[in-house]
Amino acid sequence: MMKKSYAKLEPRTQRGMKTKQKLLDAAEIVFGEKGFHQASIVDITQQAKVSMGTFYTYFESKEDIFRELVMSMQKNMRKAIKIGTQGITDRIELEREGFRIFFQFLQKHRYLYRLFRQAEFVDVELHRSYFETFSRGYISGLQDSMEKGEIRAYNPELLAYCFMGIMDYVGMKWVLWEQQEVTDEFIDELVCFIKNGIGKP
Amino acid sequence: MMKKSYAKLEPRTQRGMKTKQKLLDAAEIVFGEKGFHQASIVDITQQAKVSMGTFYTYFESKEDIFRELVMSMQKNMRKAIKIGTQGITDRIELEREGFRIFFQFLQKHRYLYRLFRQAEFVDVELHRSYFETFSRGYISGLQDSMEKGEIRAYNPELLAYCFMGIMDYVGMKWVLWEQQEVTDEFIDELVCFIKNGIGKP
Amino acid sequence: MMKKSYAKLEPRTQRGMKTKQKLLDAAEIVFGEKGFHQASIVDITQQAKVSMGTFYTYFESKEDIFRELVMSMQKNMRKAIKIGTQGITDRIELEREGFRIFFQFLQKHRYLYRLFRQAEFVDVELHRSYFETFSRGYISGLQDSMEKGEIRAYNPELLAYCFMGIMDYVGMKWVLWEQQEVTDEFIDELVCFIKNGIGKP
Amino acid sequence: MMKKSYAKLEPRTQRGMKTKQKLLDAAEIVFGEKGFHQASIVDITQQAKVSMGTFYTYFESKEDIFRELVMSMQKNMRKAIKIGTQGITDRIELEREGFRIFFQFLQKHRYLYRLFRQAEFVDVELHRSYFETFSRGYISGLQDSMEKGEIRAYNPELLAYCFMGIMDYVGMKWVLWEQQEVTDEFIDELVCFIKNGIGKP
DNA sequence: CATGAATGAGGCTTCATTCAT
DNA sequence: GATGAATGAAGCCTCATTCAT
Repeated sequence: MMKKSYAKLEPRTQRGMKTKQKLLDAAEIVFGEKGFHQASIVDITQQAKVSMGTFYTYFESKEDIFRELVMSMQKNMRKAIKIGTQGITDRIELEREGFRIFFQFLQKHRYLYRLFRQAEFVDVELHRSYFETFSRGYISGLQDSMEKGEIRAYNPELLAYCFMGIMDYVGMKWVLWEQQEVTDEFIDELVCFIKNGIGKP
Repeated sequence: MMKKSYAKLEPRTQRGMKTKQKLLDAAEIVFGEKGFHQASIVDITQQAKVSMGTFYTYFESKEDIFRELVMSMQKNMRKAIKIGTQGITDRIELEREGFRIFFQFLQKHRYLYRLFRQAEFVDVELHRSYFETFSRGYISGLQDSMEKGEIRAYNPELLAYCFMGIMDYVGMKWVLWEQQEVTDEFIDELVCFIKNGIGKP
Repeated sequence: MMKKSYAKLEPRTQRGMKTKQKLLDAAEIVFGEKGFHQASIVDITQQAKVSMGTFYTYFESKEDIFRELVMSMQKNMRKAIKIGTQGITDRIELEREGFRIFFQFLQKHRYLYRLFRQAEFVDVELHRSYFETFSRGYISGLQDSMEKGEIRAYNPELLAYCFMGIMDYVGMKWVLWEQQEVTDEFIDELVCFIKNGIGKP
Repeated sequence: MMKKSYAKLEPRTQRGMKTKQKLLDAAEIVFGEKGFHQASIVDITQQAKVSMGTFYTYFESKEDIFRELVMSMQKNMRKAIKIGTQGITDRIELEREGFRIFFQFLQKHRYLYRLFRQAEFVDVELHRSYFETFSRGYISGLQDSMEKGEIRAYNPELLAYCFMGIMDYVGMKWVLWEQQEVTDEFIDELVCFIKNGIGKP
């Protein structure tokens, strides 16, 4: 399926490192704008202002750079959330802050969204593993809170996927489409729903 | 530039109608399994057991059949939900039944999910219009219920997108990935969360 | 190269005759407007308002109808010139009238020009035979006139091809492109050149 | 819709330049022999002994290379005539030399003829512009000669098109079909006709 | 390390022709 | 005679990848 003669190279020089980063940055823009399948390697190398051959010095294939890109963004995002929510003990506040950081991250990396969504059609494993990794932390956090009696008891996995679905759709609608700044009031209302549901008290 | 002489045809005979349907059925499977970009016209015509040329008797392009397919599935799904929830007045029960029908539909049309998600990368307009159409009905329904005081008052648009996100992610996880039958108990728990939230009473 | 299962049919009924003529008329328009290679059988059958299958009742192939069309137009043109110049004995007057009739014919059959020119790229034989037939008569006529001492003596073949080239280019420029009516004065000037040349007396 | 990423390239290296020229040379032969519509890209690349993909490194389409080819031949031909007739002041001699060079050029580029004729069915604009450019120079030259009283006064445009028609048809008949060497005697006779016409003195 | 010309498999699309009704 | 659905060979074009410089 996938031939290769040059092994993927980890850059050994400063210059090489820079070139590789230029390619990754270019890929983020190109894949984000055109989509993985519509984008071509030339699009990326032109955007990065390097020649076609250079691409294959650092990446094995189109799939390869996509994978590396998506994985690094996932890592960054998880890290941002982790750091931003450090020290918050109250579950509700933690969710509130998590949402805020997620939407902020989305605003900064406008293409992240399309990148993640496409992963499903480029590399199923990549897509699944993202959800598994992300949900794992989420689930165990929720479970803790439930055991401590902080929040109502539900199937924590179900809850995690509900929250992720909400983040996804709200992010899509308001950050990606409407390009509105997601205000604190907006997030407050969202958290209010999560906390209280739609049922009358 | 010059008008096409082999225009896309609406079939004029019974036989033609059948052939077109065979192609649509084949496309559902092929697009669902391989994804739009990985699938080729030949994949579809082989699955439908017709020759390649026949495809172009009824469709203008790969995009064309995809669009027709997605639009017809959207219509069917909305219709199924509409019919299934007719006569239900209680909002919570309506949501419960809506979820049930949605998951059922998903189980029957295993590929619907992937089809819808891909629309974003095939035809942005198609994707947007789906969300707009679907959410419009949802929003106005929620607004009614709020005005009647049946449920808590939130931004109905926000609520609609939350619900849609939940349906999407829960469907993805349990119907698509786990391939579990979504039991009534499962839906009850889901609805319980929507009704009461995670906050302690 | 050319398969066939149905032999070309000479229509046996009035209805058949009409259908065949409709196809020929349609072909004149379609080939004339789009050109042989750009035109499709469907273009012709649609223009003729008959079904695709009907075409093959009367013609063996696309080349076949083109050939029949071109040959019949050639015949008509030659006939028109022959009849129109009957009885003219003076060579110069004969040329004058020949030009007039040719341009008139061109005006009536706007597509004839493109049809003839394309013949070269559809069926070399057809093209050659047209020139041979047309020039044969021309040459022998010129030869007669020379022998009678009516006109200067030249290689009659050379003269014939010069005249044909003139007709072709003048027709192209003024009838086809400019769509001007070719006046008698215009033809007179043309004949004057042919008679006297560009040299000062 | 989406800008092409593999844009047609002007070759940046010597090697590239050579390859492009090989393709142009091959196209001259292939288009000349088979005709534009009967020729395929593969025919051209095989003749040029390069791979199919290479074609698209330098040309956008079959039309594109045809256009470039025809335009460059036109330029060369006009240049050859211009250079060859430089310094000739006598109009009749100028025509004589013009004819000679034209037929010589035709003999060298046997396919030029078919190439030019086909232009009409490939790119109408190209065809027209050729005639306009070519005739423009011709017309103004004739006009000058008339004003100087060197030759009889006619509509110079008419005369130019007559001469072009003669060149075309004589070239077709004797260079292309008969493949005879066009002798000086032959041209002398031609020029004699142009000078003196067919009328008796 | 960087370059960009060359490759060719793979996919889309057209349309002349056939044939069952 | 007429119909139009079905066929599939043939051609255009793209672009991921290789490799000589």
